[in-house]
Amino acid sequence: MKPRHTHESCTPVREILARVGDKWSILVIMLLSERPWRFNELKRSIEGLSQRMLTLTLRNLERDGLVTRTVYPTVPPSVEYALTPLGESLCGPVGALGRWALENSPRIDSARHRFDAAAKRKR
Amino acid sequence: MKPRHTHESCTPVREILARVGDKWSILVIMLLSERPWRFNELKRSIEGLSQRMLTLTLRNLERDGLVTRTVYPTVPPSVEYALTPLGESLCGPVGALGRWALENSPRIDSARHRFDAAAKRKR
DNA sequence: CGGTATCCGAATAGATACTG
DNA sequence: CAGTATCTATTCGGATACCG
Repeated sequence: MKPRHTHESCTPVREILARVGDKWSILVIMLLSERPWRFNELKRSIEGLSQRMLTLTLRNLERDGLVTRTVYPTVPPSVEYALTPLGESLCGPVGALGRWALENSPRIDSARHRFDAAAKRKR
Repeated sequence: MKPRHTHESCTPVREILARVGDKWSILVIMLLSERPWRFNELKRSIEGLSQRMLTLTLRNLERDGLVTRTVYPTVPPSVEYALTPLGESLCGPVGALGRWALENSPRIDSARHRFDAAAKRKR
């Protein structure tokens, strides 16, 4: 069952990574992995995230079946977002990548500095 | 050592995911995980990838210390790209996410269809 | 062969104003 | 509170032309 890295098998992977790699999805998923959150609660917790982008991010996550949106018919209305089982199952692999990123971000940082310094010297 | 999902700890994760989640990086990394490749070899192997984008993708990967670029002073010149140890170590977590994506892409697909169908009914 | 430089249209994302 | 609608600034990506 050796998985060859064919072009085709990468397409869904790329789609997932594109979703999860966009500017805000991961942050939202990480927060939702703790407990359900309300809309403005998420907005307040993620600095720099505009209302528009939060809406779009949540819609996409909902569309992909990773997040549920529950409206409570209170006045004023409150809407709660939570991970689906599918969304929760994503936290494992994403967590692994996250740990890799945390562990290696110093290495990446210094690689960038070396690269930029070398590029500068060439000008 | 319980890792809290603070905002700050997510930033490097997001950067990695943004790099790896862009349109072509994963495809390039997957190919390079097999063996070193030359520039035009990569270009031919990835359908729809323009020369410009391949160059940019490779530069970014090189800058992050994930890929090496080796120029052989032949005529005509040949340039070989390969993964660094850091790049190879990324293949583990990315592979895990990839397997998740492959396993769950049917679920995501059907979630999308359900969502789109529901949205359509509302119009 | 393996790029760089430039132009231009398309897609994104932020700010702002308005609404049930 | 939780959005939608609209406008605009920026970014991104493809096409093309040129170079060592």
